[in-house]
Amino acid sequence: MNYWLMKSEPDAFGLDDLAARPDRTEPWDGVRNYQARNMLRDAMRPGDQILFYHSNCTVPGVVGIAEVASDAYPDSTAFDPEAKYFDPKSDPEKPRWYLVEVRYVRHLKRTLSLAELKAHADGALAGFPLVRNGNRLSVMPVTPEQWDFILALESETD
DNA sequence: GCCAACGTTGGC
DNA sequence: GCCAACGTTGGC
Repeated sequence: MNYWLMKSEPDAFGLDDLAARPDRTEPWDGVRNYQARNMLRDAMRPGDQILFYHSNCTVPGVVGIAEVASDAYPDSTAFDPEAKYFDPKSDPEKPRWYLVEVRYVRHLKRTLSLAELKAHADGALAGFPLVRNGNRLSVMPVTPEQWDFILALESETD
């Protein structure tokens, strides 16, 4: 089993929105970055655990846990001229973009803010892409050690 | 709203 | 294949 972090803008689709979905599951469409695509398509498996991260908001940070709920399959929004993430270069016969379905697991007891995580950028979280400047990856791998460290912060008083 | 980081595009 | 221009992400 693998661990991941996925970003979402709470104004567009946040953890509460995921929890409110039928079966608490949502197809994670709109990924249009090759690095992220490769991880979705080639490495994610059902049951993989996800740190759910809120970006572009008052307190960016990890707010909950989700899990991968399907194998990767082509992102059909890329074929739809009306869709926000339409990509005319993605051919249904040879899809360029993929998605996985994501299922809500739980909210964290408190938000683990980016600022708090960054305090460990030279320690336990050295090498974690999220705490590097200018990182724009919306999907990134998390090592088991990073996963355990981050979730241990949940029980600490901030 | 600003701006740094960085991925993508396209001219050559 | 280089690289400048451009667009987007996302923290602040």
